[in-house]
Amino acid sequence: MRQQVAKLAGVSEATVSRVLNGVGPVKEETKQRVLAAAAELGYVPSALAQRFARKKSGNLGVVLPYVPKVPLFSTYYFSEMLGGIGEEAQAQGYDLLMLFRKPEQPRDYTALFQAHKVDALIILGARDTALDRGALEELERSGHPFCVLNQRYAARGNEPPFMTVDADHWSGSRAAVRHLVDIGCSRIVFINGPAQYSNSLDRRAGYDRVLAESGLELREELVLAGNYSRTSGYALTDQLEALIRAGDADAIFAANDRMAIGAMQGLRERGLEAGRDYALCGYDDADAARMASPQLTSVTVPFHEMGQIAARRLLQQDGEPKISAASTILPVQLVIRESSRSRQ
Amino acid sequence: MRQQVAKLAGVSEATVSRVLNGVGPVKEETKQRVLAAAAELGYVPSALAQRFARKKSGNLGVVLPYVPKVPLFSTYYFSEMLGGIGEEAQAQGYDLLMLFRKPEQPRDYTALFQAHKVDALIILGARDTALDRGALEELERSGHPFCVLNQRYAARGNEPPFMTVDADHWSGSRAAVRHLVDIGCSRIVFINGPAQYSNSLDRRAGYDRVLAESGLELREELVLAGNYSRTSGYALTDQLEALIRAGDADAIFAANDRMAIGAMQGLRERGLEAGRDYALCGYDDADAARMASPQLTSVTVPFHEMGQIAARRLLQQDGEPKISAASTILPVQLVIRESSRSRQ
DNA sequence: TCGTTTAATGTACACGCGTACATTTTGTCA
DNA sequence: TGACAAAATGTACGCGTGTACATTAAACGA
Repeated sequence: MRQQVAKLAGVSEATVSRVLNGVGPVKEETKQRVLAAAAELGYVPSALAQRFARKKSGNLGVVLPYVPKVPLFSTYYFSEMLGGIGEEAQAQGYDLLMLFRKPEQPRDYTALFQAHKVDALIILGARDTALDRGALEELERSGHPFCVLNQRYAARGNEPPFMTVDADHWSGSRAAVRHLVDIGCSRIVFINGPAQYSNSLDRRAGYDRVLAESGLELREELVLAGNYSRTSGYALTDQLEALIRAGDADAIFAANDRMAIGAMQGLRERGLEAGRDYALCGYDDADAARMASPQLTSVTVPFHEMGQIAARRLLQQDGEPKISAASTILPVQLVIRESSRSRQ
Repeated sequence: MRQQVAKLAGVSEATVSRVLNGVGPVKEETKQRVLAAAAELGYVPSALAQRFARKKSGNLGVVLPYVPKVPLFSTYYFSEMLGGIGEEAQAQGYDLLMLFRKPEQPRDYTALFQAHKVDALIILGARDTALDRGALEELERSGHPFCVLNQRYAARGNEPPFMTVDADHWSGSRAAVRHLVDIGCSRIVFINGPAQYSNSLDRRAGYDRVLAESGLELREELVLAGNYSRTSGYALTDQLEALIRAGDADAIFAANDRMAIGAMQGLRERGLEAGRDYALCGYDDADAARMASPQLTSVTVPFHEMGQIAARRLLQQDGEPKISAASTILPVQLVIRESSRSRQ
């Protein structure tokens, strides 16, 4: 096929290759002749052969947790991150390879590189478990480029152990809780997610900090555990109602919107309304926050940019050949809506 | 590398290949020796070279519409479909290649095949526009295997023009509207999405049909136009309120949950509550339906299975070598929740 | 004009696998 | 035991690029 193009253009196959890849000096006239010949014959180079010859897969792998039909995770922020990753990958000429990972069946990430299936890897939904951490450490040891998104791991010495892109959930959490304090709340329930996510720890730290700054007592019975699903928020209805009715709680800060909505629904069934009987703040600012009634005060996380930046750090080859493991932390922003109107 | 394995096992490279691919007759003892050697050396065949030699990319492409940061589409059903596709692809040993398509910048699908980037293609979010239809027709002409998901095109002669997997939205719509009639509603507003989606036409047809069956007059002023976004439902608040307050409407059937929720929010601001002042029914049964208050009556669509079946039809090579363009239509199911409680 | 640098193109081959075909070994039956 | 088929393995090559190196054409300075 390439041979035919070469013949039609009256050049060698090497020149065809040079023209199509824009490498090496080529006379303008020759270039045009080749391009015309390629167009006429409808020649499309085989990506298979190109990648084989270049020894590059041209793929950016994206690992995501996947439990069939059980959307434990908000599909919202995954698709936002994916969008950002995809945008950047496309800009850099890479294709996006999706790799679904079943929870307790850890993939051997290193093999993906050894098989040349991917040139770089972005890992979503990682947790701080022996399994996940072990897989990442092995990957780090192998020296292949990868980036963990929206999750951080304890530093090893001075530096974070892996390349990381995360958002500043500590500040986000502080802003949320401070806002609740500012509108006059002083007994703030915190519904957190599982501790395997650094997200959860960050939010907890922010919560603790604001309480301390505000001279409020940290009461462990106000810290409840969910798993980031709506139902896990809903399941806390009994406790929440009791706290509110007893005057032991006047606000709820949930670690994500889904749990906030679950709690809101449960309390509504008991006659307690967010924004009236208690203030409510979620986190993530998923589309669900705007779908709720009353609309949910929440914290906007730049998931799209996070994906973009992760992809950029992995793929850009100019200037920065060295892969730094340093972590990038993006700012978040509190968005105040009806669920936490002032109490005055 | 393979050479080293061969030497260590005391066989030729061809035998190594045979063992690893399970082809041809191989003595059990030899097989074990080769596997042991491969394991010892940590040999992982290069997928690049394999694919090149086999002239198969091993990729299943998934095209999805993408507008940066503007979730016009519900991310919900895309991720459901993706999950189904990914599950099946993995089972068949294929990788998933994501291909984002900007709205008015149509990709040349045929080139994906010519470049051997994908072995088959699943297309999500296609519309019945000259652009989309043209691209698909060209693809069909090229003879490459592809499947359109959740969208159908007018039949050409007797058969549908492309391989299609869709859900029975006509029946779903009928079930929804009939339910509204059954609970005593007779003036049912229908909020539909853009006509470029066969989804919209199907729902409209079902709506019309039930009205006719029930002896209800079809009034064009009760058929409103949205674009499947929450805000487009919200934007209809004025009209909806007027209709309801005038007694010209006692129920709303929205073509998806997002618009239903938008309308619900708008009407709530005017003091009208779903399930009390009017019955409301959405469509898709996205997680948003359960997040809404009151929870939304909706129609469950088996997005996961749709993706699975599309992938299966494209990838399975046993038995069925012929690619039939016939369309598969999956059943849907009405789910009754609080937003359409009986009016008696 | 000629020598010398530089631009432009051609030639030849490697990349790592799968596999058709040739060859050798094993097994079977008389 | 020998003839023959079947099983097991080895040899050789093609797949379609990219690119190092060799070669030729053009440009340039004296």
